[in-house]
Formats: sequence, C-alpha cells, structure tokens
Amino acid sequence: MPEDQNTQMQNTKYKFRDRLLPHLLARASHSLSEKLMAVVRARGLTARQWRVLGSLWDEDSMTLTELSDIVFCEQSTTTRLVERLVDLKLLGKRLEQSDRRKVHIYLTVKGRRQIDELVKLSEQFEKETVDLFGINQIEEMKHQLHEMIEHSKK
Amino acid sequence: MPEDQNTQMQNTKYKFRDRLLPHLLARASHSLSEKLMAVVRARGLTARQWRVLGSLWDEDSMTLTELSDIVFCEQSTTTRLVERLVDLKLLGKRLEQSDRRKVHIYLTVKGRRQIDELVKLSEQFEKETVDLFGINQIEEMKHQLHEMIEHSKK
DNA sequence: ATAAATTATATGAATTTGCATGTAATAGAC
DNA sequence: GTCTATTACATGCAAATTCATATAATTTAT
Repeated sequence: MPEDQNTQMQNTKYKFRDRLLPHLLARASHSLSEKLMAVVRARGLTARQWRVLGSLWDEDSMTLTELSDIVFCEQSTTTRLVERLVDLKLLGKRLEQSDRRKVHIYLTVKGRRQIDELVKLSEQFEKETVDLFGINQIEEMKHQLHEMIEHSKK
Repeated sequence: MPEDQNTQMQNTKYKFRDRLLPHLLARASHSLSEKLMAVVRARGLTARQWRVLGSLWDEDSMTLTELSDIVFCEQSTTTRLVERLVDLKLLGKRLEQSDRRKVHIYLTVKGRRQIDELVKLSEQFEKETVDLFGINQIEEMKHQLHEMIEHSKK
C-alpha cells in the first residue's frame, strides 16, 4: 500500500483554505480585482457601490431585489446603498407602474459618465487575463462557472 | 461585414455583471457556499468567522496579518474578529517569542470541536462538486485559479 | 368581494467594518 | 550604541451591514 502522501495527493497538495473551491474562487476573484479596486477606491467608491453601478451599465434598470442578488447582500443593505448613490445623483429611481411595490434603479447620465473610465479599465484588465491564459481556457472556465452557478440554484 | 451580434459574440453573450471574471468568480463562490453558509449561520457564526476558523483547521497557528490576507479584510477588522472568537474560547492567542510583535492565533480544542461538523460538511459539498464536474475538470480549474492568484501578486 | 398570504421595500437598533492614527517591538543606517 | 524606519498589532470613530420587523402593494383562496 502506498504512502498517504501518494494516495491523498489531491487532499494534501493545498491547505484547507486553498483546497476548497468556494475559498479558492473568492481568493481568485479578490486577486484579479485588486488593481481595479485600488482605482475604484481612489474614485471614492466602495467595492459594492462599484458592483451595483457596473452591473447597471448594460441594463435599462433593475429592481432592488435583483440588485441584492448581484451584490450578495441583504436587501435592506441595498436599499441604503442605492439611497446613497441616488443622493449622489449617480442612480435614479422609478416605480414600476404595473406593480408599484417594485422600485426600478437605473444609471443616470452622471453615473454613466462617472464609471465610464472604470468600465473601460475593467474590460482592459479582463483582456489582460484573457491574453495571459488564452481565450479558450478562459471561455471554458467561464462556462464551467456558469454551470456551477446554475446548478447551485436547485 | 458581419453583424455586430456575430463579431462581438464573446462580448454580448453575457451582461457586464456576468462577463467579467472577478464578478463571475465571486458569484460562483457565493453560489457554491450558499448551502454551507446556511448551516454556518445556524451555528451562530458569520461567513468571516467561519473562514478564519476553517483556515486554522490544518495550521498550527497563523499571525493576525496572515489571517487578514485570508479573509480579505483590514488587519484592524481581523484584530476584533479574532478578539471575539477568543472571548468565545474558540481561538487562542500566543506571542511569538523571537518577535514579540507577532500574535499567533490557533484553534482551541473547543474551537476544533465546534467546527468539526462544518469542516466535514464543506468537504462533503466539495466532493459533490467534484463528482458533478469530474476530478480532472475541477483539478484543472483549481490549477488555473492558483495561477491567477500567483500572477496577480506581481 | 373579502380575508389571508405573499412579495417588495423600508426602518430601528446592535454589530461589524474600514480608515486614520497610535503604540510597541524589531531592523537598519550611521 | 543611538537614531530612524519599518513591521505588527490595537483603538477611536464614522459609516456600512445585518437581523428582526414594519409597511405597503399585489396575489390567492374561499
């Protein structure tokens, strides 16, 4: 019988913190966004604010609940997060006419101008990653990630 | 000249929020850990507390700074986060003798007992993911993630 | 049509977090 | 050895976040 170090190679290669996918994915996300985040901070925005603003970049509008799902935080947090960005005139609110419970949030012209540079920068960093690992590997990884997300919904 | 929808397939396949790797990785991490997190919460622990405790599972000890790097938060936050867990007797502190600035944090017996079930559960969820996607795909993804992390350090 | 259940958002209060800064221990320059 | 710089951690305080709950609009059941 072979040594433990052989049979358990997969388990002992990395410590707990870097062996489990959730931790590893979070770390990779953090590492890849570090440079951009420095700029985001320098623009006076928090990571979550940027995530909300960026997510609205190519959407007409989103409801608070939809936004909460995207930023991974409590709906009550999103309420106040958005409130702040509306005060700053970066976001606008509009009630849905057919269901007046829903509040639709959208990027204002000012908001769009404000994050234009950040959007371009993030696309640029993305391109660097793609260039480094190759379009095929990245696309395959993205595909797998989407599958993981889809599967977890069940 | 072909239509935009053809030449820009890669760019229009997903919206901004799900096209960029950092967002996508974070979402996948969140999705995969959702079930475990429900249990973590039910045990009265926050995501960060669990991340700290779990990371110490197979380490003798770590310094505050090392822990900060793992939970992706300010060192001052880690100080208080650990402080709380020391109060709960889940963690212990020990000064490094050769350099008395450094505080080494370790899991107490009580702490180890407390998260034993969570560690097993997380390993089980990990196994489910591996079974679903295949060991080869998962190992390749982990390898790529580690490469991304390494490369970002520069 | 009305009452009950559900959905979407808001708010109060306690906790957590981050930023700026402070303090103590060590390392480095001279 | 002394002075300065650096490293590791702690703390004050304002802002952000969460949990529990409230409110309002809509849907469902009867």
